[in-house]
Amino acid sequence: MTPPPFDTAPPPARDTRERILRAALHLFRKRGYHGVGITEILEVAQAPKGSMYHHFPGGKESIGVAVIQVMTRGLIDVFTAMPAQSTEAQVLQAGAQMALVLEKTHHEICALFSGFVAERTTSPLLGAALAEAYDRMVATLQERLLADGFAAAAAHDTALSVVMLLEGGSILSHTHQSIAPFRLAVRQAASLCRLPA
Amino acid sequence: MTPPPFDTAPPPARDTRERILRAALHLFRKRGYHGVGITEILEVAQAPKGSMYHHFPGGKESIGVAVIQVMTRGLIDVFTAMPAQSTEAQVLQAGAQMALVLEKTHHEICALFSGFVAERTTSPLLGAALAEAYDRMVATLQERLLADGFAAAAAHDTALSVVMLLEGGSILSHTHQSIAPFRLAVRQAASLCRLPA
DNA sequence: CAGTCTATAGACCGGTCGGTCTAGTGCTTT
DNA sequence: AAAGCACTAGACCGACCGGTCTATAGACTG
Repeated sequence: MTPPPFDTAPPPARDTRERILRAALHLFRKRGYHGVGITEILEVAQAPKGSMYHHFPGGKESIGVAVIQVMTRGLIDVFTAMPAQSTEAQVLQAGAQMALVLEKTHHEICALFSGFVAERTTSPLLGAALAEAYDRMVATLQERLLADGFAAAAAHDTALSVVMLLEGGSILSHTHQSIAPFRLAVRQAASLCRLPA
Repeated sequence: MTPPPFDTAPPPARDTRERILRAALHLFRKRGYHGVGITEILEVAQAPKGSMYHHFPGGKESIGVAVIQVMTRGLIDVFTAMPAQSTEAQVLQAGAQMALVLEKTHHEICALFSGFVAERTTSPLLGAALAEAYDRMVATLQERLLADGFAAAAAHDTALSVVMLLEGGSILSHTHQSIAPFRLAVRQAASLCRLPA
């Protein structure tokens, strides 16, 4: 009845958690949180349900939170990794990098978090994760602008505007299947970071 | 077996289609397309399934399309109804109007279409409706800017930027439960509409 | 008054949702 | 060798999903 013990793959895969996370990240960006079922995630990740609920006891919701955090970290990393004199140039470069990803995936994914927006009402955890994600991005930008000589309030407003523009640009690019809107958003966002002098 | 013919309410309600549409509009804005089931819509609308599939033979998808169109018309109406000399002032006024609605609903709803974004990948009809909605809004703004003396390309880019900013601002306000981000987006958007002179 | 049309009403359907549960596997520790 | 542990595996569950179907009520029309 039981299969012989020497057939299937051994368990060299300790990266199951990683696979699930990556699959969820991809799918959530494509079709949003509600648009993807855990069964589908598990299919892509090649993992059974048991493994998933072992690594993510909180279920789908906790996967969503983890995905948001991973995305946030990735976005901030892209920004801070850019060597640039001015914040303006840094935004341009990071934006170009993000645009590249959008293009490579045929604009099937959203650059930011729009796929999770609706969940704020549904799940407090996801809502909090979202708010923190935006806050972190704004804070990173704001810090950079302050170093440029922006006044505190102006730095915050500008940073927030940049994030809003990019989020909006990501959405428009998604619906229009063209990077043009996103590229424009990047340009506008960058020009906001120019010191009025 | 059959109930007496003189019990329940007569059929003064010919506005069933309207009720369903309004209920769907409200719920979709709150929790997104996927986050709302037709059962819930019908509960709020006080209508049975049969009525729904009579008025919307295309099912949930066609309700979604109708909602997007109603929202678009509403947004454009708010904008064009504003008496203003400059486009800048018009954007400020219309934005203030939108902000009022957000406040009244405790930021539970999104001002624009983020609740439908994920559907572009899922449903061609919804995707097309979304693209058209954005295009219509951009076109309206662009026309106004051209009248102000903007160059053609600049008018289009500016109009698109305004829409992206507002969409992004709507999202940030939703997740942060505060109109502050949206108000900032409105201010930034308005200042984009100022002629460089 | 029979026939037709619009609209209401809701039982019912297969499929999928997220989630739970038990069983088993292989490594590590004692 | 026995026990414990981390992890895999997937059958199973009730709830709900969007959608179809038949029945019927009321207004209009011949």
